[in-house]
Amino acid sequence: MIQVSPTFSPLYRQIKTLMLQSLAGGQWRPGEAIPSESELAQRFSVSQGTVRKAVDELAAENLLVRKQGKGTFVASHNDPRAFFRFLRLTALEGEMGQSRSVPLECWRAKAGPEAARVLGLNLADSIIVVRRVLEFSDKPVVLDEIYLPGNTFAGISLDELKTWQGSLYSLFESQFGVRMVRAEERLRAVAADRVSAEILGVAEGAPLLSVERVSYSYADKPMEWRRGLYSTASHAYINQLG
Amino acid sequence: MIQVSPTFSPLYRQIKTLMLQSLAGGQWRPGEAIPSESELAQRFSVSQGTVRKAVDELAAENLLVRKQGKGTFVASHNDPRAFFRFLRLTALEGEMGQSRSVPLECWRAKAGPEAARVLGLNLADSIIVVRRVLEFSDKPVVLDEIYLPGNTFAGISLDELKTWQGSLYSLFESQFGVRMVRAEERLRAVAADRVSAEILGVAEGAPLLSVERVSYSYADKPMEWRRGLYSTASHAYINQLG
DNA sequence: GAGTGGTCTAGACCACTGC
DNA sequence: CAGTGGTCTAGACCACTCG
Repeated sequence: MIQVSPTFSPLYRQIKTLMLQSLAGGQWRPGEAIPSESELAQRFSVSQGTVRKAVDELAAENLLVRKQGKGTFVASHNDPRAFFRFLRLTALEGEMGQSRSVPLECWRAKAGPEAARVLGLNLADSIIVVRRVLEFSDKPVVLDEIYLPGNTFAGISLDELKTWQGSLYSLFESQFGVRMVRAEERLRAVAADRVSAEILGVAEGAPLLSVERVSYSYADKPMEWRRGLYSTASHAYINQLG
Repeated sequence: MIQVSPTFSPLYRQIKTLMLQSLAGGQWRPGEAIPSESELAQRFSVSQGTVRKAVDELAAENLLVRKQGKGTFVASHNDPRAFFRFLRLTALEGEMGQSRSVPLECWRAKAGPEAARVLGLNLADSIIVVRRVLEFSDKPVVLDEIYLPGNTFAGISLDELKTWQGSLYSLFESQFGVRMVRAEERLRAVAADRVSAEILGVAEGAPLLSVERVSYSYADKPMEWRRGLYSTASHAYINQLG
């Protein structure tokens, strides 16, 4: 009859929350192993099965990676298997070929109203803007414009971007301690403006795929706003619907 | 030293395979409850925990739906919660408004080389082609052209499509016993041709989002090939990256 | 109250890794 | 070999639904 404990939370979720705090707080760093299941069970005074269920969920969310016989590790964008975690691109015919990121510009600015809203900043706060091209087989395919909170990513420079070998997200993780956990994208079809058309090697007014992305760090904190223009003449954005 | 049993498969996966056969074979029908965990445990001579793990995976793949206190049910496109399972559309501003599917045409044809390849048919086999418009708030947003294997969907007609209240997938499930389980999409930006532009109410040559989708039934059998043209003037395709 | 799924425990054993 | 995650069991109890 009477509804009790509407805030009931099972033990394994409380354990999961504690583990999330260790991740967000930086006690467990990307690429490193976390304590073994039996040790965590002791530490939290629960059975191993309960810890296991918490780890199961964190692994399903790609925050942890289990490796039988070795241990459980904090997921990292440096892991080659996670290199293109957020890039859903395929070649219409043949292979993708070698990929290369070509940074074009990098400057500081005051947050505009849209960037401020999306990133949860004040209009007075500074942001970093990066423009870069993604090439496949030496042909430009994606033109990205990336907005980052200036405080967290202070000191980033065009030189550093040009020097870095690896994905932007692995740079964010290694150099600034920011690990992107998930992202939301909005896709639209737009007409190429003159500048973008030239950079991507298409005609002005040609249809381009516009991909707006907001990336979130551990505590669902938005840490990156990005707009990509994809030339889909010889590539396509792929998606799995489950 | 020596690698043994490369084909090792845990018990719960074998149980899962058996359950999948009951789903694909039609013994368990969409919307109905499957036997309780304890009964399945008895039937398969395993512990309840092992059945549970099999059900967990099937539920994670959206093939089953658990309802505490009531039972476990076969997922169905008739379930209102699954109505827009494969439609990733949102309004740029405000609400989506009322949706309506307007069938335009429906005819039989011989499978072209592309449809035959995608659907695993011979060139001699017949297919059904459906064209329809999706409207939101009485404005056309998506123009779909849908290709179905003629044998399975024999007898489908424009009248039936016009009469049906509900999603196409719920019609496929209810009238033809075909439940789509997952789908793969390829997105590109294209220029509107004259006919599509008129139907969608945009200028000829305007950028449209092209969404090609292959939908699969239980045994990973491709059962639908669909190409949608999305007008993204006031709507966007949304995607979650985990 | 009976039946369902959901949680938690304790213990045994298997599969894999690396020293 | 010891240590890790992975599987499986048996049993107890909790939360929820329905008649």
